Amino acid sequence: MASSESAEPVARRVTMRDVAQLAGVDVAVVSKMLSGDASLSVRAETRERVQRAVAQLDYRPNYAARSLRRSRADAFGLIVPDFHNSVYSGIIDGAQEAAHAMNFALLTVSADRTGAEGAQFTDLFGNGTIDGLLVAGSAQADELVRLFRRSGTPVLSVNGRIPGLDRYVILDDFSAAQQAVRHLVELGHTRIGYISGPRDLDTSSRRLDGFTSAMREAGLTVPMSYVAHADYTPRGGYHAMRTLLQLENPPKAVLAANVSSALGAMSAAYAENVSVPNDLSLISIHDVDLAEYASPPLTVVRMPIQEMGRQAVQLLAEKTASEAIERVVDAPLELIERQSTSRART
Amino acid sequence: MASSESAEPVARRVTMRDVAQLAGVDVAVVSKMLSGDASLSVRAETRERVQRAVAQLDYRPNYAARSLRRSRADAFGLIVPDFHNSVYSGIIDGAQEAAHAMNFALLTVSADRTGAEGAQFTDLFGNGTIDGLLVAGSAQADELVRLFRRSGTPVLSVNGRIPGLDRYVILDDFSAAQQAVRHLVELGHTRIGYISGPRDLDTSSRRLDGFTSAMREAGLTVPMSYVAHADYTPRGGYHAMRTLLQLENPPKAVLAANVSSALGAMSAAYAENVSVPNDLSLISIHDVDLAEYASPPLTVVRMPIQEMGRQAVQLLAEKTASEAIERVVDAPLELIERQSTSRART
DNA sequence: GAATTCCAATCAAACGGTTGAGCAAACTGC
DNA sequence: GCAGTTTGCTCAACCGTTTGATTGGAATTC
Repeated sequence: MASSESAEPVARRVTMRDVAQLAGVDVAVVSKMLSGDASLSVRAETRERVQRAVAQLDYRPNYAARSLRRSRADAFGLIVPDFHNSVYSGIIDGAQEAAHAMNFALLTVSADRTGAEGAQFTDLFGNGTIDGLLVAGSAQADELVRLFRRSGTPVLSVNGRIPGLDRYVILDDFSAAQQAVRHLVELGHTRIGYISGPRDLDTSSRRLDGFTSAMREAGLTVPMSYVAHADYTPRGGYHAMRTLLQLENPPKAVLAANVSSALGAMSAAYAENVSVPNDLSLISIHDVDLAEYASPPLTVVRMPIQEMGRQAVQLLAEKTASEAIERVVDAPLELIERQSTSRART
Repeated sequence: MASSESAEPVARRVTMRDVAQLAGVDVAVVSKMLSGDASLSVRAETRERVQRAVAQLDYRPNYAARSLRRSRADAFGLIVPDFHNSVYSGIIDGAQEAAHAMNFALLTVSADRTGAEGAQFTDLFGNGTIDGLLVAGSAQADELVRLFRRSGTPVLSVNGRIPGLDRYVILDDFSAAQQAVRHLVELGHTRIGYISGPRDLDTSSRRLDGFTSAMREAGLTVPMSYVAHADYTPRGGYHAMRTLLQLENPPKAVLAANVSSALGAMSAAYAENVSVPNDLSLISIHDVDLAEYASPPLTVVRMPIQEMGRQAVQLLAEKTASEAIERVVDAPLELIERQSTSRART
């Protein structure tokens, strides 16, 4: 009873040593084989024995050990402000796809739910857990960037620029707003209002610029009162639209800066008995499943959001930590005409 | 020039050894101090020196090393079918909150976007990356459960039961459907239709049971044709509703199994010029921001989805891998009456 | 036939923490 | 003043891979 080496009750995790033993080789052979090390040469017969052992034991490399030794995690982090907003869902989708394609894990965290002082993120992320960080939407962006700068983790901003960070991937928000306005103009509209996003958001100001620029281009004036500031939420869109509708001379067409606020706007029109599109044309930037099933279905300028997520991950993987990344995703925008816009009545 | 130990250009990651050295103690002291090991006793003065060193060097423990040594990852995995569905966003929110509260990371992955043979998940998850796995929605559930069983990783199903797995956290879907029907009955409705979820989904069948049970309870018959099978999507809801509306004697009130299908249904009613709620009362299970801003705003039985996510993580952390978990979240359901339902016209 | 190259592996030192065992000095009780 | 305990640390093995250095023998070169 002195030493009871035999009766081990609990099944230990199977390690590389087990595989090596079963195959009758050194662990180094197994390691190099599995990681495709070109400097290794093995006889076909040996290679086969190792493969059989791996299969038989259902061996999987220990992630922590590998990560420790190679001092890289094969994982990226992604911080989004909100899982419920479909823009971020799209970014996550694209990012995940690209990450998994290169065998990276993607650790997605939403910022506003966590209590969310930046320190919490460095605990989650700053200890070698990830090889790079994507920040979408600029929730506490400045603090995050500062913290991760110190830790040496490369940071990349997605869908918005962060002051002091020359690494970002954005969409052509300017053109999107421009195209939306042009569509309304082609329909004969002249009294065009705008429901904007939050004042301090980068996408928001670029869309506003696109709006005003396209209006000017069309020779139309933009009364101050025709630009209502909202916050990308249905609630915000709702109130913004009410404000617009209460004007003495309300707009006959409205561009909403995103789908959520457009849906809120539509709800406000409904509440005020303003018929879309008969009394009011409504167009929006972005796209969501739901835009198609709004009542009426919403005309929209679709943005390549997933593509942005994909490219963000790829750039993070390709570029060094110090290299500047200033990318405007050039996938084409697409006007999807549905039933919320109609020709202006003359 | 033989050995140039001095000019080290690149800033090495700061390790515990650096901290120990600066504080003039052994690494063991630092380790035990930082992990709050009770068996350690240190003089206040020493403790302070260590703390200063940690702060000065901005030291953060290496996650991989710790994970390797303790052979646990302090992380859970969560597989959802889809980031765009707000049910899953809710689960993610709740799970993330609970996970972070116990200093666990949450690795969320969507299944349908990944190419998604189960093997990919075991590569992502099966190598000690996570201490437990939450599966929400039963996408490839069977295969996943089988794979992770082998690896010894505890699995817990969220919002649905998986055949052969006695570990799940679900909501009281039966009661939710029941309450929705009761509301319609109280409004005087008798011709009540149902837009169901996918046939093979667990939540879906429990809601259907709740529906039929409540109908029976109210003494109402349910013609086969009044139950339209959809798939929880707006598109599905749209087509289901069209089918119902084309009946000779269409229902005057409809319960949709979730908000997405309800919005699709509403869109179909709009397309068919059927007024909600005048010609048709529409009620739905679940809640989303958007339900409030539908046109008209949607009456809904709200489910404690985030709470389910929270409890799932807590249970995964508390219970052993072999212990059965069969939890119906008992947070109260809530009927939120908005404008899509109205009294039946007699 | 000695020297060199190549092949097919093996050896062993990391990576950065964790943790039980060990140990000197200070403190207690009598 | 001495045995016994407590305090405040140090030591060193270990977790499972990776990877450059090394080796014994066979094949090739001269």
